[in-house]
Amino acid sequence: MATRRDSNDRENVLIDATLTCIAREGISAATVRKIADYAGVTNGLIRFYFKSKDGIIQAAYRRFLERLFEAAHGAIEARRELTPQERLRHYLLANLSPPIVTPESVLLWANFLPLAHQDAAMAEIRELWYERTTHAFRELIHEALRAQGREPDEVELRRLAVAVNGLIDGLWIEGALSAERLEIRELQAIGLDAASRLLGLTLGEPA
Amino acid sequence: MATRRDSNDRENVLIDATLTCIAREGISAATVRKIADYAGVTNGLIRFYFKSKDGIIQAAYRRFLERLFEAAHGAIEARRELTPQERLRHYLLANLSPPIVTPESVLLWANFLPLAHQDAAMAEIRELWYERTTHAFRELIHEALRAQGREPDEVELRRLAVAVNGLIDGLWIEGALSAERLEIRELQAIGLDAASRLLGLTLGEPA
DNA sequence: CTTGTTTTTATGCAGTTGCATAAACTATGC
DNA sequence: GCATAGTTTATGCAACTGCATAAAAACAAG
Repeated sequence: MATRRDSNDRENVLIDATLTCIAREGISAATVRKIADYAGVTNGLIRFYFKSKDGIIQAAYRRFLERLFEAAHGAIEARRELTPQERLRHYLLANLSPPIVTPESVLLWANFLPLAHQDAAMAEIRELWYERTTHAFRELIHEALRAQGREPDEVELRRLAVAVNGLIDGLWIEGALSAERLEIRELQAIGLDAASRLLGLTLGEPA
Repeated sequence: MATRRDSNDRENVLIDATLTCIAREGISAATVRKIADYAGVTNGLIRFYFKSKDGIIQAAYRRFLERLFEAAHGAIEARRELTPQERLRHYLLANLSPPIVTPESVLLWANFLPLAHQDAAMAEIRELWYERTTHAFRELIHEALRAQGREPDEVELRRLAVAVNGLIDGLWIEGALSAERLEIRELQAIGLDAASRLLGLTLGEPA
């Protein structure tokens, strides 16, 4: 029998087990019994900490998006000494590095996406983090351009943000799914160079 | 009782039912009984046309990738009158139009992706079409640059292909999942403009 | 140690799953 | 028309699903 633990800890273990299970075996295989196995616990325990299976899936989705977001923002937050251009550069690099660029993260994203399209609660979670991410991209690009004396109008800024966001997302997937064919360093070089051309900036090369 | 039909026709109906079912309700809900419902037949029939459930899922994956590929290539094949640059332009536009840019296609892609990562047979199917797609991108870019008197070395060409491929994939997902926020026409304008900047070409605007 | 509360397991249930089999039906050649 | 081969359905089964409940175990306070 699993030794008794702090509630919060148990909850985290169960959420992590859910994410591991989904990443490894897919959402179809993520049953309450299998999630409990991954956590080293019996299946009834999940219902003690979560209202239903949907509950733990939603919690796992929240945790997953939160981690993606923090992995990107950890690279620039509390670093006020960076120039706007450097901030953008660091942000792009973080989005083209592990733990964001890993098969696990792309697989989790792909597994959750259909749920977020059918289930209202999942859609709401998705919406929240989508807003935050696109807003962050927009602001970083805006500041970087402004620092160069360029003040893009709203339409132009929106277009640039969509293009750079799309580019990074596409490279993220490409890099994560074909790690053998594409080194992280080269992925970053391609991403920085492409973003530089799209924005008319010089973002340099990976360190 | 469903009236008797030509074998090939029945098979197509079952495959289409599978794709519709997965796109609408997700891979987890795609049981043999539900697929049979979508096709308007009883569940036993699936086992008559396919060895197992995996069999019909694989056939559906093949059909799906085949359609994506043909939707893109239909725009340029048997059109030898186009210049290399126009061919690239048409190819990019097709990749940023329905039926490629639709929620259904992105959802199908997301639902199949985890399977292609676990199951060897599914991985093989994915590999085949991945090769074809990336090769096509490479060739189109290569020809377009050559027509401008530029002969990129292998590394440069590879990098450009990865960047443009990533860009288009990212815009594909972005456009399909937020159709309310992003008109197809604007998506195409963003894509053509971004590809132009990445390649140093002038690909124009959507018609 | 005993009492009481919180956490964990054990067990069971109704519904669903993929798959197998035999029966019923439909078309076609003679 | 009628026998034969090719399709489709009907039915059943063992395994698994999410969820409910009660019993058991772990812990904290006295």
